[in-house]
Amino acid sequence: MSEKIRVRFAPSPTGSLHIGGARTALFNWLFAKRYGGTCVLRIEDTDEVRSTPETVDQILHSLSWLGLAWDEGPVLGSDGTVNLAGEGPFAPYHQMAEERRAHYAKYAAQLLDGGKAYKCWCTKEDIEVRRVTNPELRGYDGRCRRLSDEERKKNEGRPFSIRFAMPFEGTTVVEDLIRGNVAFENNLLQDLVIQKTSGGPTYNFACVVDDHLMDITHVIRGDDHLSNTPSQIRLYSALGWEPPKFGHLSMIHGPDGKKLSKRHGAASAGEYRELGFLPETVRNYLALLGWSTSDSQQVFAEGELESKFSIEGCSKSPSRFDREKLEWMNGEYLRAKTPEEMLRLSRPFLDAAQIEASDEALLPLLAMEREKFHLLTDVPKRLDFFFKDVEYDEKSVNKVLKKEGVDAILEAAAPMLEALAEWTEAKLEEAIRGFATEKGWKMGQVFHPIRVATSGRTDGPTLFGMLEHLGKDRVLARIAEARRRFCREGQSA
RNA sequence: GGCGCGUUCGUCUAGCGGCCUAGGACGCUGCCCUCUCAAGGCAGAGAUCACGGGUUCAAAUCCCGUACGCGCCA
Repeated sequence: MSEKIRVRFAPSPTGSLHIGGARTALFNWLFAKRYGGTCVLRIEDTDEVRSTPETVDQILHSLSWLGLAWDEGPVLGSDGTVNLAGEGPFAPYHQMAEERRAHYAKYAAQLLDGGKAYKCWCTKEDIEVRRVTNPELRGYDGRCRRLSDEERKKNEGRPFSIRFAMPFEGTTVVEDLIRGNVAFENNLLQDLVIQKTSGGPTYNFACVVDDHLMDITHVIRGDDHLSNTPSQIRLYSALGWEPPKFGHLSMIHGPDGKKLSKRHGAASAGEYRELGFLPETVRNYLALLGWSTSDSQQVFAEGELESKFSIEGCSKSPSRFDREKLEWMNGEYLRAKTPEEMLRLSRPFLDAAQIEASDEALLPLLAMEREKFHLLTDVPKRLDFFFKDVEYDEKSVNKVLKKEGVDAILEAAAPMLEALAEWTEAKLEEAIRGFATEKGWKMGQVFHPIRVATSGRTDGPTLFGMLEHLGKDRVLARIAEARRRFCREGQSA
């Protein structure tokens, strides 16, 4: 195809970027990257949902966090302010803008003049009454389309909407890139309102006008729009325009198979950032929801999604959002990070957990625990006892410290540790193993109590490395504290 | 209600008429490694390919119908 590809992502500014919206944005972006096209971001605020700088700001931030850069559309200034109109040859990129509204009115008038649309004086109430009294009626009965000139004249001056006159015969075929040809009977298409009584355009009309004026070549969107597509195609044709190519993506559902919503936990892309997910994880995971390669590849290196994405790989059936797989994938990406990268990424989460620690202190710990993190929020969770007072986990204490004979082991271990001249991982291992052997205790009998006494938990880093980083003073103090608090038996008051 | 879309392990999916005794991934179970937790390795359970009819020498794959789910319009 010789024409330059232009795709768009057109969210409604109803708040933060929904997971489904993020997926649509991602697929458009991947499509553009794959074929060297241009990405346009357009805010769809026709339905009296005013876009505010705040809502656009949220959407822009989420897209930018996900690493999806748009070539044209509203932009976020370096000072944090939003330029709603946006940058690019077709600005402004939101429909409530005066310049855009003038276009919609112009083309609606053109259709009206050409006899392809007509004025409708029926009110919402009229239509509702007719619907209730005549249950056979499917939608609008088209009565204003059949009005005589005389009757029309009588109505002039009263508020009206403009309806598009759908053909009565034939079929309209949507040649969908993902679902193949889908045919719709024209006589079942409603005479849809293109201009409301208020003078503003309806969604379906504004969408068509904008996509045409912005030279959009491919419309990739959720399949909730598939049923609107034949009507849109009729509009293109009535305006004498070539419609873009369409591709309708299957929807994303929650774990229960119902539409994904707040009930299912985090529903907006931004929330995943706060939960400790990496943008590359969310991108990779979302890509796999509705798209796959023929070898079912799971994890993609940087740049690989862009080079492998294809519209043919898109699936027709809906998918469910699986948080467990998302977490696994995040672990995969986290494990691939260097300690330095981990440090930079986890800083905000350490700060939030009020853990103050120097880079020098953190780096070896991050290296030591590197393969254990699934979320960035796991970093403060796993490292807190290196920087704050130990919080003894009740289960761990009961299981290990309150066992008979443990106090004697800790009592004997303390002076042995105190006497250690060199406090290094290797020396600690040598000394503690030697100590256990000498006393006739099994390794685990000694290791576990020391672990729980010094970290407060049964799971943690490798014991000797942990002790080294904790330092002799803290290790001895914690052993003493643990004995005092949990090992009453065997104590001689 | 009308129209449209969809239906392969619990979940994401591969599959585009013979390579399928249906492959991979998450999760799950067991074993190995091992100072715990992970990670890793290995093994395993798990799908009568929604159901019923056709077409064909041969169907998860093509056609028709039914059911269920979802969407749009009302």
